[in-house]
Amino acid sequence: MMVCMSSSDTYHHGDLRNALLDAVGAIIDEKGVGAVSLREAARRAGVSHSAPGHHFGDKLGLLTAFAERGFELFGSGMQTALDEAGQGRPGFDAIGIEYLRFALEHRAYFEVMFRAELHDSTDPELHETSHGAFGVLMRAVDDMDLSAYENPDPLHLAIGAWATVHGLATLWLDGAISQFTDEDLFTVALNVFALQASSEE
Amino acid sequence: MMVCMSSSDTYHHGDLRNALLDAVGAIIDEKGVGAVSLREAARRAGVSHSAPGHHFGDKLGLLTAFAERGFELFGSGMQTALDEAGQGRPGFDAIGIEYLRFALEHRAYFEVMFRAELHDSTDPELHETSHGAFGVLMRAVDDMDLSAYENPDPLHLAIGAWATVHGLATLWLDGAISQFTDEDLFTVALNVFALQASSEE
DNA sequence: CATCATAACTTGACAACGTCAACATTGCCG
DNA sequence: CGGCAATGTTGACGTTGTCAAGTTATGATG
Repeated sequence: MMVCMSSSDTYHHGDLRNALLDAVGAIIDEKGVGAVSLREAARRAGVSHSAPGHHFGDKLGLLTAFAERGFELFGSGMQTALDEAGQGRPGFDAIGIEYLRFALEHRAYFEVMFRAELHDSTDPELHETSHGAFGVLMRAVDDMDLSAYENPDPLHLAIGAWATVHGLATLWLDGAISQFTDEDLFTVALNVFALQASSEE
Repeated sequence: MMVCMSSSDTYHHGDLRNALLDAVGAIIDEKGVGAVSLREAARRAGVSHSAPGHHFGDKLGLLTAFAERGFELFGSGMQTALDEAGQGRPGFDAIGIEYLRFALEHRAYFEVMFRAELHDSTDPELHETSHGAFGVLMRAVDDMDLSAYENPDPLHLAIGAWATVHGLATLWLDGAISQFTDEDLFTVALNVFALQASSEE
């Protein structure tokens, strides 16, 4: 009855799932995560208002899929950074910088990935991808020589470093330290890392 | 015409503003920040559905007032912790612990205070109270002897420490490190602080 | 090639929400 | 005591998430 407005005039979209996830990213970039709605995503993908619900179950399902996509990009980016920098302190630093870089560059993913109420943390696929990304960090820490550290608990060291870059990223994204530039954030993070490792040398 | 259902059967509530802010806290504690609505707050305060809008302008105004209340509590708590611990490292550590304690104990305030889209950051009163809280941190750093630090920039040191505790708090609240106890968080934070200051002794 | 189950999508409906305009009540100040 | 500003209420409108029921395409099977 009604002519479909999208690029191809078929009843079936073809790749609606990805189109909707792209739409979510565009909405967040333009109007913030609060403006994400199933109906707006549907509008941008050129489908009816309840097509997204059919694909993802509900709003939380859509955002969960978006977060999962983000964790895949995040994990591979951190792995690449680690590979290029090598083991030890250089790899550790590179992961921290990559973490910040990802948060600043892919704000939309970052927010949905790390905000509890924006996704379903019990989703098994999300759990898998997020765990994989954290594994890169733990591997980098395990590859370090911790013998000279005062408290050489790898988990504690990893969490401490993670918290520092995560805190910098969220504080910046939430506007609390908006006077800082990207470079400032990198500098502060590397300073904290360097101080943490000062007993190493 | 209609009998008011609240404790006192007066048309005027008396202290509706505070009652609504209390309601917001209760809603967040029970069902999360996403469940906050002007109408639900009105229901809990026993007033009509649009009374909150009359007081606070709109939903953002209500949450902004809630955040402001949180920053007052936060600032006075940090000041008290600093006063009790004294100057130097003890005061610095005490502020970090107090920061974590506040986030864990007053989750509702913390979320609204530090999430950009949940309040109006241009609100002058909010700006004032939040700036006051940050001033406590800067005062604690200024009271320290930084001469032995490798990079004795007070602002960078303050932001680094702030980011660490803020990251720990948000990661924990968002469930990313839910296997940790409160004490674990304190330990990690103090470890990072101690390592940062290891060149001091 | 015909058929038909099923996946993919639409349509229509409902309750809840934020917001606004118009109205009602109260306390207070002259 | 009279009116006026503050404080709430009522009703309405458009938007949202979600569900049920209907419609169209796909692809496997015969």
